[in-house]
Amino acid sequence: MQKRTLETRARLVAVATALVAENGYGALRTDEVVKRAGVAKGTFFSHFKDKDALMDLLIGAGIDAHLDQLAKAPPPETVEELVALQAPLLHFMTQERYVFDVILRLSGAAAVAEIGAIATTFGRYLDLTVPWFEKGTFRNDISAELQADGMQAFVTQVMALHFCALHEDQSMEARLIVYLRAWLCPAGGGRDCRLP
Amino acid sequence: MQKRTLETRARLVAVATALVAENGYGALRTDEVVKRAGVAKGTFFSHFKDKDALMDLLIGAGIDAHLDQLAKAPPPETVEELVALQAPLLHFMTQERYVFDVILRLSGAAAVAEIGAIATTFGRYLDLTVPWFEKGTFRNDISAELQADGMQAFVTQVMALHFCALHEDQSMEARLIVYLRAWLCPAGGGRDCRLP
DNA sequence: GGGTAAAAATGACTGCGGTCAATTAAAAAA
DNA sequence: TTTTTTAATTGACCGCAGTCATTTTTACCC
Repeated sequence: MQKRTLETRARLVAVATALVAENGYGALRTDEVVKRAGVAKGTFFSHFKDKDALMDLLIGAGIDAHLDQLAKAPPPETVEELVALQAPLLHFMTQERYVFDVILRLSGAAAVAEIGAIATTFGRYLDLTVPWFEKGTFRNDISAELQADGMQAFVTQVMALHFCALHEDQSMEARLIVYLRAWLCPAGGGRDCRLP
Repeated sequence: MQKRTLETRARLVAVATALVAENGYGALRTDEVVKRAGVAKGTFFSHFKDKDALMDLLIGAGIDAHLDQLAKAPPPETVEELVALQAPLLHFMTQERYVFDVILRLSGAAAVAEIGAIATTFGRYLDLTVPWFEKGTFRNDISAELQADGMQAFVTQVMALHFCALHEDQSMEARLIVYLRAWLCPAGGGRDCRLP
């Protein structure tokens, strides 16, 4: 790999980042990126498999920054804390319909050999949240991994409903609290809802 | 509206259905549809807002057919039955990555005024499954609506993981059973797991 | 330095979804 | 029937992602 390669790639990423800051993710055009970066169209696609690959990088970095915050915080002890802690991440992922679509599309690795940035963050999210459930603050009848997996399912559901015109009445946070209480504190336990 | 309109539209849908049967959903090209239907490109888009609108119709009809089967069956009494009953629907929705992507994209109505076929089926799915939980066969500490909502979240999660190369070890059914046992029978209750 | 092979960059080109001013056909009014 | 209005159809055209044979640059060797 030549030094030139890294420079070109860095310039492409820098330009793309700037353009996203200006107009948002959904408005990004590869033509504009290459124009500003001063390279040809083909150069872009020799650095990134497709436009999604660039988005994976940009959005993945954004998610990672939010996960860094999650990693810093002490393990939440109530459902409310759980939701409050994740709220910034939820809002980042739903800032644009386009962003959420990309995340859904790239959250699963298409092949084991090619795990992208976003797919990696989804793995990191689990690694990071599993310990929250290992202390037994919530359920004890199922594994911490399962509790974290389920939380992820509800987080996704809440984000999807956020974009549904029929469900605009409630905030993502409010809805997530309802889901997670039912998931993590069944039988109406309070904060300390150890089961059984 | 003229008779001609209905004829043209019917021909477009018929041709599209045939092409999907031949090559699958993801391979459908609007050019091929209009060519076989013997109309101009513009005619297609005066009948359908975009290609997604046609897909909404085709895939929505497929989902509806599966929901008809669900409606016929007696309410499931165990998690295993719950999963077995829905398995055909899950496999229909995940037959192609493209199909699943379209479903995710169109499952929420963009505006209250324009609820598409797929978004309608998602509403119907809930209407249809809520009664399963109203008999008290599963949890009694949360509403039937919430139980159905949560099931939907887990169904979506399971389908998403199905397309992730890192999670190919387990079948959708097996994974869904694990989730739904934890969701509907917390505290390790057996088939009859009323709570509290 | 000159020659050469590998890596990187180029830009015209393709595929495909979607648009729109112009045209044609059908229904309503005269 | 003829005119007028309204609805439906047309196809050339556009935007934008992605491709590939060709050219240019860089690194390596004698």
